[in-house]
Formats: sequence, structure tokens, C-alpha cells
Amino acid sequence: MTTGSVQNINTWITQINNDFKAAISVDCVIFGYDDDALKILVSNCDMPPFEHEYSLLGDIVHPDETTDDAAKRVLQAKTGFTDVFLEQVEVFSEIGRHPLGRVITVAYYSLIKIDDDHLAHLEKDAFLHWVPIKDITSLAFDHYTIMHSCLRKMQRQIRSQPIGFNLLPKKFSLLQLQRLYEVVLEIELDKRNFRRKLNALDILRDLKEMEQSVSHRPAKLFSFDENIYQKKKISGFSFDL
Amino acid sequence: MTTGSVQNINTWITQINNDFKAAISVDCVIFGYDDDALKILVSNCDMPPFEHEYSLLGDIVHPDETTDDAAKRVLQAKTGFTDVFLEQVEVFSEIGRHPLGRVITVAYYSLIKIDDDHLAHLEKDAFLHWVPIKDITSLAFDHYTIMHSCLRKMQRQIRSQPIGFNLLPKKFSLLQLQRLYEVVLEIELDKRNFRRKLNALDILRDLKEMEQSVSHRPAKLFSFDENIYQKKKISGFSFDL
DNA sequence: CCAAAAGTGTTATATTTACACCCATGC
DNA sequence: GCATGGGTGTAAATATAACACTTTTGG
Repeated sequence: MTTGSVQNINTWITQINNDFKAAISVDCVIFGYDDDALKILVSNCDMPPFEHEYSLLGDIVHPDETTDDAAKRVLQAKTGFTDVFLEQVEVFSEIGRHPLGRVITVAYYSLIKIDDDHLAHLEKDAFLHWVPIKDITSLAFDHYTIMHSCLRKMQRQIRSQPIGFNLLPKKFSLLQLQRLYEVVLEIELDKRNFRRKLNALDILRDLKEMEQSVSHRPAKLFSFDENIYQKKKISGFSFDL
Repeated sequence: MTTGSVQNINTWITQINNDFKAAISVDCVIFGYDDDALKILVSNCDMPPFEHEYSLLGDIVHPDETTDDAAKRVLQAKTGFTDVFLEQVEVFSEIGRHPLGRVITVAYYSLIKIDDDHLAHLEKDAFLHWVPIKDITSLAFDHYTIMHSCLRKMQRQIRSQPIGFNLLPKKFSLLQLQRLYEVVLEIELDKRNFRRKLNALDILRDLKEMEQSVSHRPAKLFSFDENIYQKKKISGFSFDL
């Protein structure tokens, strides 16, 4: 055998029960969209030397749960939502990344609707804040790196999967949708071309409703039709913006 | 605070030093291309109840290394290569995934050139085998799931990044390159359109050499020019096949 | 001379881009 | 009546897809 320093799997049993173990955490980059800005939910950090920084929301992974479970638990506890879009992104395992010792973290991102219910829930926790991505120049630990990794993945995914709707209210206008893409991807889109494209995709349900109380011609409201999308996906069509 | 069952970060210190720890491993899906087939490098599994299955190559992550380090170590030990394309894919943390207890694994895939040097290295380890993806119907542990996850990610990435060259010899013909894409992506490509596209990308170096000793008109040989690609990438161009 | 792969252009179709005006509402 | 965003079509440019024959080599 020329396995070098790589152990045979049978030798693992000793290592699994000793100092080869590490603490595992999850960190969630929770994206929201409000006021024409992409924001993330962060917490005041209370751990030295990061007392004056914000940190991502995370927790240790418990012995009886998967990392996905842990991320869902964090989301539920911090946002009140149970059914949110959640995506695993990347593992961060640099040796000195955490002051308390070796903690390997699995980064997740999620997309949520910032609505009034949610904001009411938030008020109960004075340490939580929605901060525009643009205003964030540093975070505790390696969380700034983690945030950027999640942002890049989200920007990639939002172009090829209909996940942007998770950031909007159930009912939205086409301009709202366009602005979302412009803000998230930091690009400009042509109104007519954007509408033609969405029309061609045929995954929006026309709600036959109008915006109310706007000081301009009211827009038609739409919702994303997950069922239609799933059918179309199966018959080999691809969302692409 | 309404953090529910989510701990404050200051309470972690006790958990990090007790039973909240887990064993972390890496598992590598090592892709190679040979004989017009996509293959992966697997090992005989010696752990019950999987004695008659193959398993991926992996190891426990040591206390003084990152998961990337661990994956590189596994690759070096098993293939002899130190500089290989390596990509982190996904964490697998189902509670019962490993018979010895809780082991959370980070999946990686890598792309290597199956050449004579490598095959000579391999001969020293009778437990290692190159098996065509098409022939694999099951693997030990959850390794079949892991393999598929890595395969899907590799198929996605090979379309938008010039990583396929890692699977070919340094010098290759355009038809070899086309066949690689056809095999990996399970599609058919038009010879003339494929050549036009590559010509337009302008990232191949014409080596002014010909195939030797083939019983048909010899093809021109090319190599991938990483420098030219990097320059083009910076000035905002995108590889897309 | 036969088998095998190399190499090469054109046309039709689909997709993408650029662009400007009238409409409905609240104040 | 004015400010604000809503809503609509066309033409040019670009990218993609389909397709067949001659060339060169080894055996």
C-alpha cells in the first residue's frame, strides 16, 4: 500500500472517538429585499475581539441533526419562518477562523420576504438588524468572506432558477421584479425586453388585480406559479434571465 | 431575546469542548477520462457492511489542516499528483450515514489526466481502480449519492469554465476535445460548429504539431493556454460551450 | 484502393439588443 | 396639469443550428 499519510478506513474508529473531532457550526446569510436594496440579517456580536462588529446568524450543529436541520433551526429562531428557500454554499475550515478553537462552519444562504409579520417578530430581538449589503464593509470572524461567497452563489443562481420570487411579496408588479434583478445583479435591464422575456417564459399568473393607491397608472399584479414552472422544467425548459 | 433553541455564541465554548463535536472527513470524486469514457477512481471497501462495494477516496480531516488540505492530501497519496483541479461540492451530514458513528463529510471532486506515470503509480495499490461512471450502480456508504452530486456539479462547471483540459493530455486534437465534451455531457456536438466556437474563443495554442502514427489523416495538436484565458477573462469574456 | 478521421462555408432560424411614445392615476 | 411609472412593437445585429464533400494518412 502506498497510501502515504492517508489512513485506512478501519483505523478511523479510533480517531472518531478522540481528538480528531471538531465542532461544526452553520452560518446563515439571510437575504431580504426592501426599499430597493438587498439586505442581510445580522446580529450584534458579543464575542471578543469582535464586540463592535455584526455577525451572521449561526449555531453549533447538534448531535441529532443534519447541517440542513441546524440551518433551518437558526432561521426559524431568528426570523420566525419555517418554510424558506435555503441553499448550502461552502465549508470554511481555516484553522484560526474562530477564537474559541477549531470550529468548522457550513455556510448557507436563504431568501426571505421582509414583510410586516416578520418585522413584528424581529422587534422582539434588539440585537438583530437588516443591513443593506452596500453598507457592509466588515463583519466578525470570517463572516465577510462567507457573506461574499454566498452573495456570488446567489447572484449566479438567481439567473438560472426562479428563486428571486422568494424575495418579493406574493403579489408583485413587473417593474418590481425588474428592479429586484437590477439591484441584486447590479445591472440595468430594458423594460420592454424584460417583459417580453417573462412573457415568453410563461411562469407568472396574471392575478387580474391592480396596484392600489399609487400616484400613477396602477400596474397589473402577478404571482409566480410554482406548479406551472415545475411542469415546464420537467419538459426540458430552462429559466434564464 | 427570542432566540428559541439557538444558543448565544458565548455559550458555544462549553459545547465546543464536549459532545457537540463530530468527526469530519473529506471524500473525493476523482474523475479521469480514458478510452472515450468518464471514469472515477475508487477503492475496495473494507468496512462492514460494505465489503463488496467500492468506495470513494477519503480520510478524516486532521486537527491542523483545512478540509481543502485534507482533500489535497488524499489526492497526493492516492494519485501521486500534487497540482490537480479540486473543487469543493457539498456537505453530507445525515445522522446514520456512517456505521462507526457520526461522521460529517465534505465532498470534493477533482479532474486528473490518466497518463502512464499515473498508472505506474497506481499499480502499487491493488485496491484502487478506475471504473467507468456508466458501470457504477452502487457504492459504499452514501458515496453513490455523493458521486452523483459531484458529477452534476462538474457537468455544470465544464460548460462555463475551461476545466475540461484537466482531463486531457497536454497536447490534444480538436476531435479529442469534442469527444470529451460529448462523453461528459452525454450530448452530440456538430464538428464544424464546435470548431468555429473554439476558434472564436481563441484560448488554444496551435502547437504546429501533428498526431503521429494514426491510420488516417493526422490532426493538428493544440494545448490550452491558461495565460491567454486569464487575460481574456479579466477583460470580461466568458467561456461557454 | 479502402477505411478512418481531418478539415472546411453557407444559409436559415432564433435570440438579443436598441430604442420612443402615449396612458392612467393621485395630487 | 403635472409628475410618476405603466404599458406597448419593430428593425438591426448577433448567435445558433443544420448540413456534405474533399483531403490525408496507414494498411
